[in-house]
Amino acid sequence: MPRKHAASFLTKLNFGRALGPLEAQIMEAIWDRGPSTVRDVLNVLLDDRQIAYTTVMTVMGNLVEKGLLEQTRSDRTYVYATTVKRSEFVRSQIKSIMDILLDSFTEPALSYFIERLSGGDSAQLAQLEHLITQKRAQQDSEDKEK
Amino acid sequence: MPRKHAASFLTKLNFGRALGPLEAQIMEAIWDRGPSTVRDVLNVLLDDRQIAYTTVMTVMGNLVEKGLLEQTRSDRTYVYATTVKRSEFVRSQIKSIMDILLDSFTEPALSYFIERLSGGDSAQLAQLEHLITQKRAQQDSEDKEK
DNA sequence: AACTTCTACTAAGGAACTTCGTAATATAAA
DNA sequence: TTTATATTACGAAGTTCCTTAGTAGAAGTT
Repeated sequence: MPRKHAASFLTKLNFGRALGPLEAQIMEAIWDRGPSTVRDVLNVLLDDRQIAYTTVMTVMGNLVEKGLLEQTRSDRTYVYATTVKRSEFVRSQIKSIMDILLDSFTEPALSYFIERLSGGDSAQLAQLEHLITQKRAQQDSEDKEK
Repeated sequence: MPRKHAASFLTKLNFGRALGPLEAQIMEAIWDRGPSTVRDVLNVLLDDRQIAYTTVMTVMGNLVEKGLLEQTRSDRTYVYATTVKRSEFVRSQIKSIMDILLDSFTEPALSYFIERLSGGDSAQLAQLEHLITQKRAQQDSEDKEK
């Protein structure tokens, strides 16, 4: 009897869109510069291409909605600061993706992971080994604490 | 000087949408049943909810466009068959996601991976470590051959 | 008061997916 | 052959998410 896929696991592969390209570019700009005004960000973007002040403002507003930026009034203009560090944001994105992969597609995910690593990149292999050693040491010390 | 993120790596986390929920459900149905007509699939979907024949047909047509299904005329109606096995499809999706993660976010990706594995099952961790050792030995012997 | 800068509001457009109606076509039944 | 039924083709509309930007108003500058 064929398995029933009531809620289709495959849809899990649709991770809620992380950031649109413009949103990402703006976040990067603010992670680089630190707290910035719309004008600051606009100037960064204008290095690359034509874009309107209001476009940048709208997107920055959306990013506030999404909780990725926060506004504070300084003098008479708003300054936008990121609410999470870039590394934290990246990590949380990776976590949500990896969790889906490893929870819903354990076997193929692990299997491809190994295959990738064996593929040739010995630097990654070394990095992974290092991380495992680290992890194991950490676990051991946790065990002793009990 | 802050690093320049010309094309923003973060946008890489937007994997081209795999399949919409309805598309996924339909693919699952055909993977389960084998080659099916629109009516066959419709009947499967109707177990869960109300949906029009033409809706299913449109989506199946789109899936043909995308190369995931192929039509063949049988008797006087079209039969739709999947062009890839479910496992192959899943694998290719996982591959594209993992590749992006491991190429653009190597450190946090590996690091979270380990963290996940060590979370519960330390046997998996040991197994992975073993695989790495093995792989390294294999690579070394390949190097010597040069 | 005129000018500049910034913000709020609004809106429109594209892309991807879902939804389905209508009309045409073909087949089977009467 | 006419009628009923099933299938397909075509097209269009609605949703959501993202991008784009204009216009108007508020607030300080000159």
